[in-house]
Amino acid sequence: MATAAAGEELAVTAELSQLRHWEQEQDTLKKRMVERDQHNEWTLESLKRVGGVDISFIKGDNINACATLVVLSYPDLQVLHEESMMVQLTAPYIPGFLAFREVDHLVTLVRRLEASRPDLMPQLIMVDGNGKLHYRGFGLACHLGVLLDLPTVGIGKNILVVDNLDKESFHAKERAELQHRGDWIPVVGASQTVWGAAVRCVEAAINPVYVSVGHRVSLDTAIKLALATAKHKIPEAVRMADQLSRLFLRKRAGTQ
DNA sequence: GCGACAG
DNA sequence: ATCTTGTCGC
Repeated sequence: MATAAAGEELAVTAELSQLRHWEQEQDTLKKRMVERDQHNEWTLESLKRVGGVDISFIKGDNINACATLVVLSYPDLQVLHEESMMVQLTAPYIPGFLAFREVDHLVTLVRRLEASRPDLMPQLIMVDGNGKLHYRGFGLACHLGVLLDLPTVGIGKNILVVDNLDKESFHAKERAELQHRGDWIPVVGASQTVWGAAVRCVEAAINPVYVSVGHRVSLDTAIKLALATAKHKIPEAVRMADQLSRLFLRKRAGTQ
């Protein structure tokens, strides 16, 4: 009993020190994050390839998953390439620390593509998950962008409450102001910091998507990219990555 | 103690 | 994240 309690206490202490370590890692990498259009050889007029990444899971299995990178042509949004692989997720999902669960696998996918088909490398990657819209201003999209030193944009399906944002009044503001495709409102917290934007990408979807800066793009460019690549509620690169990773799991289930 | 909680 | 097809409407 006493030893079990002591073991429990040790485990809790270890978890807390892990989280502190991860926070330090985020703060360190954040210094390399660039929140504006910089060193990009493309503009919205000359952009050719947009990447999208996502990881899908097997029901009831929190470890085995499929990570997918898809490359779409721009502006016609055709699938140029798919890179999918089964991965094992070791770190648990902890809000605010999603990157430590997923980012290494996403980096691997991009490195693989870079090695096999450098001609198909995306000029920008859209991530299923937030960028700056994060408790410490450094979500998965920022993390991936900094590690790769590639432009990234974060796309969230749910608002993450940061900086004492009032969720209810924000949703009320969305309903009032996001009347049509292309409408957007900034996500501004109590400190007046702009963390991202709620963007209505298509007429058919009443609910917006939460766009935030990842790395080497401005919020303005990130919003324009989301709008320019959305055929549905979710911008196509992220939507395709999600769809193809799920398809990969279904095919695999049918085989094995 | 209560609420919040990307994927 | 995941459980899930068709259906109603523009």
